[in-house]
Amino acid sequence: MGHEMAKSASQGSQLPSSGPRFQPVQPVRAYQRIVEQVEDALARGELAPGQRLPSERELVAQFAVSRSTVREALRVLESNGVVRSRPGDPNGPEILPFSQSALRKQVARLARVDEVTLSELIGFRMIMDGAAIQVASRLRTPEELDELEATLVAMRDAIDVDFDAFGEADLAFHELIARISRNSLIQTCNEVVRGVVLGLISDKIAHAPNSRALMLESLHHHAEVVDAIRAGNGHAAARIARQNMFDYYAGYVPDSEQETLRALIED
Amino acid sequence: MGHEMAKSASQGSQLPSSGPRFQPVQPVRAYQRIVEQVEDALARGELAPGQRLPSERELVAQFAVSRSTVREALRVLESNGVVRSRPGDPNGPEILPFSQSALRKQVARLARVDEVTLSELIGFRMIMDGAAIQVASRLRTPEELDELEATLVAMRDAIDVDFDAFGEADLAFHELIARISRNSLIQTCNEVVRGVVLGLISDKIAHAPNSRALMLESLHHHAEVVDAIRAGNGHAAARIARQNMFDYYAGYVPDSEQETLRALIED
DNA sequence: GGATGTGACTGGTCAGACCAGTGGACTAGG
DNA sequence: CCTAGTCCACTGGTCTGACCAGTCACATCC
Repeated sequence: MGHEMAKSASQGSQLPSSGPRFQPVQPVRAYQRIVEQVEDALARGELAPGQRLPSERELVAQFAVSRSTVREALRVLESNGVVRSRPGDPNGPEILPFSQSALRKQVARLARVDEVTLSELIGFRMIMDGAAIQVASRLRTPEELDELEATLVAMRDAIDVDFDAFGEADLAFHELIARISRNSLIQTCNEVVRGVVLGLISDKIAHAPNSRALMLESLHHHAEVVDAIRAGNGHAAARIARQNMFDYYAGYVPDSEQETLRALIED
Repeated sequence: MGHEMAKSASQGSQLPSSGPRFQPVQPVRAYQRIVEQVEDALARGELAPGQRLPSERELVAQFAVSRSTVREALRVLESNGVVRSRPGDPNGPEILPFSQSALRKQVARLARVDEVTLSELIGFRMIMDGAAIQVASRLRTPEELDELEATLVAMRDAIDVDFDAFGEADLAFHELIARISRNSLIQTCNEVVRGVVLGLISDKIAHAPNSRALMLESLHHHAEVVDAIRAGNGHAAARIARQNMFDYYAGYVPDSEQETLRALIED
């Protein structure tokens, strides 16, 4: 049957011109079909986070394939953050809630293959965070302004603890900004890229010399950002945020690329 | 042994306060160790796209595990877009160049689980594309301005072909913008989100009624964007781009969320 | 030289086995 | 009656060995 189809196609009427565009046929592996079925069930809502998949041996029966095939499908689903299997668990593999860890893994891979340089990542954050702050400064409610003030206090307190604490407080600030901008994608994007950046420079950042001065400087900048947001001056707020990001990270990128980043600061 | 460790930990000196923070210990599967080794080799540059991995049976010998384990590792690498194996290929699995398909898959999953709504995706594109255009209007060279003009001509020509052609021309425009902004992450981000959005509304967009009018309107907006870029007015260019994006996609989001999007248009 | 056939080897799948570990049911003790 | 402990069916992780269809390099033949 397949032969006949191929023949009639290649001998068909108007292939040389612009006939129906054929897709390159690629073999579909059995384990892929299993992955599809599970993901489809998840998309249709028949499977929800927290629920369990049948055990591997049960899946073998349902899908009518061997255990190797079922396991390969489960490994793929597991690496995509869809399920998690634990040995001995009689309830079977667990459907996981979404986590951005898989997303972060992909972006980190992007950076590792040198498709994306550190300066591009930082430039992206400057643009991204600036845009988020600009939006946030228009959408923010008075209550959210209070929350922003609160995170400033938390940052000031964290300076006296250690660098990690300050980093967490800083993260909280940016998460709040992303939340105020009413777009969870911005938040996810920021967190993912931030995670990748920190992963890339974590070895150098550990023994930063004058870290306290850096933190104070950063705090000062953040306070200025909040002031500008309070005044409703989104442009100024975004500009200060970009400036801060530049000051904070520029030291980690090669001199030749610093100019490119500096160009992003101005409005 | 495990018991003794647990005991000495729970009876240890200053656990109740803030001792050394322990990580939850999780079993490391053999196939994971293989994935790690391959990815590390890739990160260190010992493995480059285009090169080949040894055959499965050879890997069995090198890693000293069974073929099932090797295959599970290969399936994970394959699903992450790192390698591709073809049956019968005597050269073994191929190391792939980076592709954003895996990234797109993750974002699509984000959208399918309703963690992210269509209006958030579109809002993200409005913010993202606006920011890219703003940056591009400052960094663009005269030659790149010419290229932009050329894409406008291509879009006009595509209108007379069909909707798909126009979509491709539009994509080329946005890719060019992202390239001019000197940040491949913006480009990747835009393409990924664009792909997900189109995937979500492809069923409805197929039979758009007055598609020609829509395309002409869109082309007009794009021309205005280029005009503003030529004049060096980044703000205006970004605003027009957001307006265009809104007009183009707003019809696909629920009325209740349209207002949120409309708020993003203004500067 | 170019078409042709052949065989070593590839990945895809299967069946069956063993092990260490989990957790629910079941039981003995209060 | 409820609790504490034991036990065992069953789980996932790994291994072995096998078969098949397909691919590609090489040798062969015209």
